[in-house]
Amino acid sequence: MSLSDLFGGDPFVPAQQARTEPIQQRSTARLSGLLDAAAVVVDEVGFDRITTAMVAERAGASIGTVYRYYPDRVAVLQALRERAVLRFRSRVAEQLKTNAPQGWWEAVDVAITAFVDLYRSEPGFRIMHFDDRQGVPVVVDPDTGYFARRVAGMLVEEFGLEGGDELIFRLEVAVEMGDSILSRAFRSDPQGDERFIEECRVVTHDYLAGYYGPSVR
Amino acid sequence: MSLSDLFGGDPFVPAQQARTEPIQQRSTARLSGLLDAAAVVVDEVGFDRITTAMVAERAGASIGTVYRYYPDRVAVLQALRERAVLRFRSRVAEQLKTNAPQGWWEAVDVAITAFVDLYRSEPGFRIMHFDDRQGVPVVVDPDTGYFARRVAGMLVEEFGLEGGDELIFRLEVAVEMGDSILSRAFRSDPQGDERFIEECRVVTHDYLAGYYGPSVR
DNA sequence: GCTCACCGAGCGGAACTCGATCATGGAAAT
DNA sequence: ATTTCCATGATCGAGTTCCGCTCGGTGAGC
Repeated sequence: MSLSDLFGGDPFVPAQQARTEPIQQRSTARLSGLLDAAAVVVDEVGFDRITTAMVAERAGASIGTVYRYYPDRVAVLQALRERAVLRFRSRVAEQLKTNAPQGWWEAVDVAITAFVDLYRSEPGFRIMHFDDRQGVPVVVDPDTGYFARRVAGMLVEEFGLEGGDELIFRLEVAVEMGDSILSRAFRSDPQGDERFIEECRVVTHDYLAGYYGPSVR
Repeated sequence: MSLSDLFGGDPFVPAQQARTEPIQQRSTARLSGLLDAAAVVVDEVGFDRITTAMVAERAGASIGTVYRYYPDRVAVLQALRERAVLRFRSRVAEQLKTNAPQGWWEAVDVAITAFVDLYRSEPGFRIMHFDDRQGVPVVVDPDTGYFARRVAGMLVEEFGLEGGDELIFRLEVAVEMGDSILSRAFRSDPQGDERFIEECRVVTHDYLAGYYGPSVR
């Protein structure tokens, strides 16, 4: 579901994550080490070819350790994706804090830029497009709630956009579009095809501007 | 790569398809039977959980038979996707022939409708979104060529749109967007959320109209 | 009757388990 | 305050199970 987790309609689920929560210090290090390893391996061999043994070896751990924290192979990938999502979110939040955007578009643009940057720099970031194939029963996280709702709230508060379900819907669509175009940009170019990236900005802007702001183009 | 095969930048590859071409009649039936079975199983358990044994059993065949025709598990999925793509194409071609569209938009609209219809009626049609995870070396099919090119040619010929790389690029982006929004429509609704489907039409139309035609809305 | 089609036991490897072993850090003893 | 101690967290890796895939033998088509 990729970016949808961030702004989209599906709730963000912290997931069953690990089998056992880490207690001692070294184990939290292990956990992130495992994900680091998984990220690198994903870049090397892809989602399908990745094996738990590879992850374990790359992390300097044994197979058993992997399974101590994750119930199965897919769970590792889900956790990796979750971490990527989290990192993206905090990157955006951070950017929004430092360069306070002057309008809703600058805020959206910041998100696009953050996504592109992470895609380029973060190993295994393309895990963002790891689609949850099996219909994992989705449970709403009452704390986080729909991220789209939060973003909508932010836009309403900060920039005086009209809120409501309509705005949330538009955001969902915009995210879906932006995600797909960016995805296309990186499909055959590790650095991301600038043409598509630019088009992503244009399309996203025009789509949202068409309803909620002046068409600047 | 989903719809991109149809209009997108990546060439359509007939693939190595089957190991052995069917000679006798019963074997062609077997082949399609295997794909039918795979389609159903995909709907039931998803891409990841599907096993060759499931496909064989569902098709009333033995494991060996599966491997007689397909080199591995992924090849079965690829073949299934290929068949879906083919069916989509012929459905569109057929529709274009019967209700001759009056303008470029009607032609595009036909494609969207065909996609939605197949998504609803054809088991396993969501295989269209089976992303080729491992970087399978893509070989250009000289006969088929880029489908985007062909569509572009069609639009140029039939409706007098200006061609060139620009048009192909626009089409790629449009397909990417449309695909993602339709995908969203069916994510949690087997019948497809009408709101997203309608928005797909609007967005696709506006995007293409913004460059190549009057904005009718 | 020659080839095509099919079968399914069997092989290899990857996913995953589990009991043995080591490390940690807080509490008790000094 | 320091040391000892030990309950429990953490790790390991051989072993089990399951699944992808092979291959030699049997049956069906033309």
